[in-house]
Order: sequence, then C-alpha cells, then structure tokens
Amino acid sequence: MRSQNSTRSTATTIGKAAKLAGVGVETIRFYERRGLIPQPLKPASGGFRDYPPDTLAQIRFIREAQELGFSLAEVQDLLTLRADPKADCAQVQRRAEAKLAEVRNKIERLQGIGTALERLIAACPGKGALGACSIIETLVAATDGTSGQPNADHKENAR
Amino acid sequence: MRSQNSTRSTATTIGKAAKLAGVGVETIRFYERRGLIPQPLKPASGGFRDYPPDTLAQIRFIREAQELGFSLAEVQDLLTLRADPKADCAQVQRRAEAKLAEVRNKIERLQGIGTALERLIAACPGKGALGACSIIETLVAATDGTSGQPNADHKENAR
DNA sequence: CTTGACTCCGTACTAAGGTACGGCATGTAG
DNA sequence: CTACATGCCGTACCTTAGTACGGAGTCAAG
Repeated sequence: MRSQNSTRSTATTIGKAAKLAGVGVETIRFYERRGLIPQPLKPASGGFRDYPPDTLAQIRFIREAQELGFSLAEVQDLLTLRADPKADCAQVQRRAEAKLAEVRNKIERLQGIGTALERLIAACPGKGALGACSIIETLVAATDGTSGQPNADHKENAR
Repeated sequence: MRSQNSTRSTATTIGKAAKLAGVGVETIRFYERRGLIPQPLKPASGGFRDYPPDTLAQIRFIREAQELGFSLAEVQDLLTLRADPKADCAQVQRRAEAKLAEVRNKIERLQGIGTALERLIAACPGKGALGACSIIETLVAATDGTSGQPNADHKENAR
C-alpha cells in the first residue's frame, strides 16, 4: 500500500514498460545509457521509476525505424527532429526533408525487390525443378546497379 | 599496354571484383566464408581466382537487401530461392510469397514514417520555435503499434 | 631479375546493438 | 514479518558484420 500519490494505476516500472514496448528490460536501460530515451527520475519519495507512455511510444518508434534499416544513430537523428525545443523550424524542416528523401529511396528499392519476387513467383510454373528462377537476375533487371552482361567482352582497368 | 587478346580479358580478380561491386576485398572473402557467395576455384594452371559477373551481381544484391533491413541470414534465405536446383518450384514459391509479404510490410511501415515526416514538414510554419513538432506522435498516429494499454490512467505527468 | 602491387589464408581485432550477471535495495503478497 | 519478485547499477559477455594484419605466393612492368 502506498500512502502518498495513491493513484491506483500501478506505476509503469521498467519491467512493465519493457513488456508494453515489446523489448527487454536491459534494452531500455541500454537506450537510456545511449541517450535515446530519457531516464525517468525516481520519485523523491523513494521507490521505482515510472515510465510515461510517451517514452514507451518512443521505444516502439526506435524499434520500428531500426527494423526498417535505420541505425540507432540515425534514429537519434530522427528523434532530435522533435526533441530539440530551441532548434528553429526551418532547420528541422530541412532535416526532415532529407530523411523523407531517404525513406522514399528505401521504399523504391524495396519495391524493386518486391517486383523481382513477384516475377519470380509468376515465373515458376508451380511444380517441377527450377534452375532458372533467379531473383538476382530479376532483381538486377528491376533495380539495376552497374550490372555486367554475361559473356560480354570485359576489358578495361589495367594496373 | 596489354596483349591484343579478344577472347581473354584480364581476369576479374578479387580486387577488381571488390571495386566493381562496391565493397572491400575483405568483405568478399567474408561472404565466401559465410557461404553467401561461391568462391571461384583458382585455375588449375595456377594463378588468381576469377570472379564471374554473376557473383558480382550477387554481392550487389546482398548489399542492397541489407541496407533495406534484411540480415545476412535473411539474405541467404532470399538467395536460396534461386540457388537450390533441386527444390521444387512450389516450395520456392511459398517462400517467395512469404518474403514478398515481408517486403510489402516493410514498405507500408516506411510509408507510415514517410507520412509522419510529411506532416511534420507541413506542420512547421517555417520559422520560430517548435515544441509541438513530434514525429513520434505523428508516427504513432500513422502506424500505431500494439495499442493495448491496460487501464492507462496516465496522460501527461512528467516533463 | 627486381620491384611493387596484388592475391591468398589464417587469425585477431573492432563496432554496433544488445544480453546476462551479481549484489544490494525496495515494493507487494501471504 | 518474511519471502520473493522486481528494480537498480555496474561490469562482463555475446552476436552480427565486417576490418586489419602478417607472412607467404604470384603476376606484370621496367
């Protein structure tokens, strides 16, 4: 039983926070150390830290961005877009636009892989041996990237 | 000055391969060790390995997929979709479809982040202090994610 | 034939992103 | 009140994905 601050909402301690955000307790502590999320101060009255929903959302965001190919450093970058109250908006806008371009680029490239997979699926007759089902060829055709032709006379580059 | 030999052009040794694929020599060796790419055998006549364009394409594909959030293990998974000549097509198709679903999911989530960024950009008046520019809030609204909170009494508590 | 750049191979080290562990403090249940 | 789960904190360890290094061997030019 608590005497002070007796709202019956069972404070979100780190363990619950971890469960709610879908990460491990240690991960939260790690993010705190890295400065990716703020560490809630423990109540002066003593006891455990209480993680606000805000921070939980932030943790989920971190994981989300990470799974989509952003490093923690980049995520931090994204986070400062909102975390810095003294940056002026124009600057934030520029950075946001840069990130947006990155995101759109990622989307396009993923669509390239998606298209390649679709073709691969379509190309397979559904049964029997394959051997000609090449995502890479399809992918290269879909996305390209300085490809080389098979059997091409490949001279150049003397050292 | 090189020999005027049309059928035989300076073999693509590992160094050139690395340059062509945009990775380091050591990375190629690492991929070989991991079984992500085949290691060309050295010519019986002695000398250096010759990397076929096929393998170069594969290396580029690996990097591509990796930057889009696939681990090397997952990339390997993608690669076996075409590398295994004795898997029957139906099975490959199933796996390809699963991967395609993953890809589409990634795209959707990226679009969520993209939308959030767009809103962030639009919301900023262009000048002045912000404080209300929150990608996370926007993002959470756009993508959501495990919106299950057991009787959360919390709203705005600490700041 | 010598030089120098490059290959080959094994082992070792690094960086990022966590995970685990041990010891003590502190809330809650029985 | 006592047990026990959980919080707190620091340090150590792990996995993934490379990088670097050292001492050979090899090729191509000068």
